Amino acid sequence: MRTKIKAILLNEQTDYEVTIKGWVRSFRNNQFIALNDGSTINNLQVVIDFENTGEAIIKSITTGAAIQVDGMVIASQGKGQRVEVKASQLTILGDCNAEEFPLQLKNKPSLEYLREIAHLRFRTNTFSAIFRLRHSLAFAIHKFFNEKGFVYLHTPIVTASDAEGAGEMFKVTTLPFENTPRNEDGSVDFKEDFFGRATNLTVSGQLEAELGAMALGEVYTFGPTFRAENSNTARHLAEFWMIEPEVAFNDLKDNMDLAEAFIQYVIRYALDNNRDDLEFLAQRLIEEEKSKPQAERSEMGLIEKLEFVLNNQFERITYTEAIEILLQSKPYKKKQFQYELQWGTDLQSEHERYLVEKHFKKPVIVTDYPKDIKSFYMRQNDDRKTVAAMDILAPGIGEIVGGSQREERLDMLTKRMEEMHIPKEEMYWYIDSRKFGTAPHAGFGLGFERLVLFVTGMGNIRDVIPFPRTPKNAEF
RNA sequence: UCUUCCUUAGCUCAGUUGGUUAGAGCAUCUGACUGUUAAUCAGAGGGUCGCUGGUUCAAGUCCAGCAGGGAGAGCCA
Repeated sequence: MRTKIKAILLNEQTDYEVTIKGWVRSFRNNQFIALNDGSTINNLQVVIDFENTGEAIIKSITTGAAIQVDGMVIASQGKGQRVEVKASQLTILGDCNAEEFPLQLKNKPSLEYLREIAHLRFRTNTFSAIFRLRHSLAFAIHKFFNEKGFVYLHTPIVTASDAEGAGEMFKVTTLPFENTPRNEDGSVDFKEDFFGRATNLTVSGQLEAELGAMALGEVYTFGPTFRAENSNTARHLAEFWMIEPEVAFNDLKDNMDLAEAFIQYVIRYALDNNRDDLEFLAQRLIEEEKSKPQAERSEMGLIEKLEFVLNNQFERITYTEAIEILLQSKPYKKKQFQYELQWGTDLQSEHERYLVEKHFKKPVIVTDYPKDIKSFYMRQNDDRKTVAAMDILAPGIGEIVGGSQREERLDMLTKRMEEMHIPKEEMYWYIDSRKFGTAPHAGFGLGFERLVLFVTGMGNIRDVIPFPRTPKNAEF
């Protein structure tokens, strides 16, 4: 039976037999193997009997090789580790040709290079830590909602709706590219297509989640989302995972309370369950920032930052208040903002960053945006100018959550749909939810990878998803 | 998509005002080593200087185009 390295390192006892399997991280002095099996960021030292191990086996103990070791866990005779395994038998499970293996850990490979060998980057400390954390966060999300009585709702990945306005969509079709069936006016005849109509990959499960919430009360989605935007930034993916809770009878304040409690809960879970990984990533961040000028370095370490978020309430301000703060700010007065600032236009990245990173120095929830820059489904406020929207802005990342109280009043919703040229006929099912027993409700969308970015302290969203899909890149 | 920077050995990078056989560290290979911790020590091999074209007696170095990547922006989560 195989014992995991994590269990051996946690076990206070010594002098017991184990079988361990893992990958060689380094082999020193013909005698000491640093072995990692992915159960923890820490390696276990294996000591081999040099005299009684065959030359062929010793030659095969190369960085990256998969091995099995049967032996005895003993108190380490050297410094640097508490226990080690004295091998009685060593089996090579899989060779790793050192001349061809592209991952040489001692070379401090760059994140950009590792992205090119994403199929092997799991074998680095940085990426194994990231993906263990990603798992913990995903698990904590389900745990949080389950404890609160939410129903996990699977909304469709293939959708016929193209009216959501959440961005460019990927077409889903089985129609041939040659001799595509056409209508008389030359347009594509989708009646011939697999679903008998034009279909796309989902850009959001929100509208369907709202339907679920109108019966189940509290639902959430957690699934893949696809946006065919030509976005080339460290914060965008063409395929990403999104969490979208939707709660009947919640207003905007309830919505903010939920989002804040949710983010704090999953961060707490990561701190409690992935301490070693977070400490490693915190150290990595310090090393990375050494090459930056003093002014650009973070004021807090990674763990310090996460604990700060747990121990402080998010700042809550309205859009109007945000504009006022920005108009009074030094960069505005010194004309350092590139974009103009006036009530009615969306806040630019530079404005959001000033609010979050300079003015408040913590996550900020901005609410009540002008209705003209927000979606048709957001509930109009009594001032007739703003909607009950909320964006949560996180330091270093920007918008991590976007949500709102939904427009539950049938007349208000349909009026808004007409104004914004949303085809009402196609959306009859959405409108029905307001016709039959409508109720106030609210929800939000949280970009999972942006959350993972925030918790790991990584800088590029391509490094927190195993195989990133971005414009011109779908390798692996 | 826009702005800007980058591309030299397997990796990370030097390479002066354009000037002879393009360097370093690590990795790799060979050898040594039974308490190492990014092990260490000795030796060796390894380059179409991203691609295409241009300027010049001479281009890694200057110019143009293309490709790939980074950073910032837009769109957003």
